[in-house]
Amino acid sequence: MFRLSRAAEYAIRGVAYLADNNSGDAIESEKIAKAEGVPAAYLAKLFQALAKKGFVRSVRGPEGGFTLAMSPERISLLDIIEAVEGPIYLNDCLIRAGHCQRETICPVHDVWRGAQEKLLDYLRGSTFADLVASGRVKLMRARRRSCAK
Amino acid sequence: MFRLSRAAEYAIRGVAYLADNNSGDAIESEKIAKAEGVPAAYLAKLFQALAKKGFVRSVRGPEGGFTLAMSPERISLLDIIEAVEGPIYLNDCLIRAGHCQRETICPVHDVWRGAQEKLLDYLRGSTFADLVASGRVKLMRARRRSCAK
DNA sequence: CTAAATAGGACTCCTTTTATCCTAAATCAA
DNA sequence: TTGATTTAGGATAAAAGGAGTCCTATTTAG
Repeated sequence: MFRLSRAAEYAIRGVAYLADNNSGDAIESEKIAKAEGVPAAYLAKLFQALAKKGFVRSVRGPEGGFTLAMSPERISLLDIIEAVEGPIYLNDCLIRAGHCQRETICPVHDVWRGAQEKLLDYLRGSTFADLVASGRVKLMRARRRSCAK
Repeated sequence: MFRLSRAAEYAIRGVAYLADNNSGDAIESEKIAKAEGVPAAYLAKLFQALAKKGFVRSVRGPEGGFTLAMSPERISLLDIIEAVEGPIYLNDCLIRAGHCQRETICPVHDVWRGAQEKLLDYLRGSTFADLVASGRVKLMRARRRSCAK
């Protein structure tokens, strides 16, 4: 239906939390899940995938949890989406060059490629550093509004 | 999974066929289905939706079938996708303003909106007139290549 | 009247998504 | 070493959505 999966949504929220609380100490997945309001067991599983891909680092045992494995400006939304969902293809015929035998004659093909590039470029250009920054601005605005009342 | 449904893909192929064979005579859905290599009964069903939305006109009875209800440059890919799939929302929280209670504080929200606008603008800007034109260019090129062999 | 076409609904099958749960492995501290 | 805590990994189950078929009703040309 052309929609982002919950898995990706949860993973992004989780990484955003880590980026916003990037002290160096590991944070338990359960704590993150509670803070972001997502199912804990599910988030833990998603973080496994992120750890495998090298975006977060996992620490087992007491005082364990997860930390970012690189600085927030080096992680894009696209990175996390694809880590959790696999590569994005708007249409099957874009899976790889030559996969679609209609490629040379099908005019729709080019449109999909164009649309996909637009979307992917945008998501690739959005980093978690941006996200944290704009989140803080939003939070300040929300606070100001509630005080003014 | 962030992918276009087959329903939309089929519908687009069908409308593209009509746009490319826009003589004014109605064309049976079965003929279109065969030409485009899609399941006939399914395409017929999809065309019902397109007819309801006013993009194609249906003619019942012998010599019946479908024609475009407006000129190809007035129909965009987005029109057809949304006629078949319903409105596109990359993320649930974009379904309508105010639907997401995190809107004022959630920084990801703005990113989704940006990504969605990029994608929708692109699809809105791609018309079936463009599609037919580029399809004819592609066909000519393909013919030239096969003759040169 | 009959044949040909769409309209509409019901229904099935399959895949994917969204989880949950259990056991194993790692690690810290007493 | 033991026990508590936390992630790793796999199995599994429930729910939803996607893809498609089929049957009957309706329209219409000849």
